[in-house]
Amino acid sequence: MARKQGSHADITGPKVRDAALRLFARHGFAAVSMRQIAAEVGVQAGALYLYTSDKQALLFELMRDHMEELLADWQAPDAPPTDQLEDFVRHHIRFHLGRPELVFIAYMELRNLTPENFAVIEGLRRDYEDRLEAILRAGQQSGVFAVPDTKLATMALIAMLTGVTTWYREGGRLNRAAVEGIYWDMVRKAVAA
Amino acid sequence: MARKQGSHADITGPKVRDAALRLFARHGFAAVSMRQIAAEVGVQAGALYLYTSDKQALLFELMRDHMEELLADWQAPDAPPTDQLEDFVRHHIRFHLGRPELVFIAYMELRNLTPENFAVIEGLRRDYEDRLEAILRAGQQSGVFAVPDTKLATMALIAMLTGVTTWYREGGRLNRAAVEGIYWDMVRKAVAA
DNA sequence: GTCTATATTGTGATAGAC
DNA sequence: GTCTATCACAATATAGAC
Repeated sequence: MARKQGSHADITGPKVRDAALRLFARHGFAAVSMRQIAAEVGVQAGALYLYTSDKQALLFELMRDHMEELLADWQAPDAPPTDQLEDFVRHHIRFHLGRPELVFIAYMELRNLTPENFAVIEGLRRDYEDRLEAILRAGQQSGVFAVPDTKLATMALIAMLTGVTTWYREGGRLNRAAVEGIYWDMVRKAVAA
Repeated sequence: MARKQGSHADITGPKVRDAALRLFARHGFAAVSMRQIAAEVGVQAGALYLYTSDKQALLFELMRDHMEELLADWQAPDAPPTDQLEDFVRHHIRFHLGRPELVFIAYMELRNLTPENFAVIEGLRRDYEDRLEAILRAGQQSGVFAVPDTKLATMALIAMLTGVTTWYREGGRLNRAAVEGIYWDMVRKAVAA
């Protein structure tokens, strides 16, 4: 099987992305070289530049696509605040447990973005936080939640929920559904009136 | 004032540590060069090796000292579980808000430790988690807490509390005492029976 | 589309003058 | 104790052959 000839743009492109994702998550953006990515894909370093303009674009596109998928994947249901919150919590855990490497990168590699790219990702993060805060504010106003500061509660809950990716292991003591349920139980009590 | 002569080991040593702390926190361990650290201190790159055996030791000692200080700085008071938990929560927030750069490094740079160094830090982290879990178990047994899974609750609470360093800014809308109080309120409710 | 080769710069670490 | 100079190598990115 020839490896030096023929067109593979539609195959190699995604493979470059995947290799970068895996390596960035494991060793960190700054610690990974283009040569390592190329070796993982099975091409020479120079060939990577057919699929990305540079290393920074590789990181940025990974993070941007991740955040856009997170935002596109969940819309607040037309329901009371408590039900909206449960839906948000369960979706957040499910989504994050499904792509631990992207979650890790999206949080750890913010400081390796150029200022312009950072501003874009920061905006997307803000959009996501605002959705949770809107739920908390609605519940606060209708009296089902007692949250002294909705912004602080938003940050606290997102940190708590996202942290699940740091310890959860597939095939461990608890399955995903059980984890979802336990987290929801803690969140529900924490914000309850 | 001569810069090339004289003994400054007791001054330059800590300055190297401080510069490494600041730069690692801002740009990440892998992205910082020994030359950058030397420039920040005001010496030549070669002179750094009088104060550290290598770059890895710089990172490891920063993290180890931080974790050991965290463990030395708090002992569970002889009190009911609810009071112990409040003491833990308030101390955790106070300690972490006091050294945001070390907290950041201790969490983000785990993967840049050699396997041997990683094992040491991981052990210290485990010791700290065990203290919180012991409180939750005691409260669970005496019936004042209702926690379906003490290990999961431990990880969830630590993630929530440590997350305070990602958004808290000195001189902002809330002062440290107010933040402590709000977090404690959420934790108290989240684990309450 | 991928290769080899290369330009240019930067890296961690060490040796030896002062 | 700090300097300058240097080693040996790795980095990103590009050019041009095939």
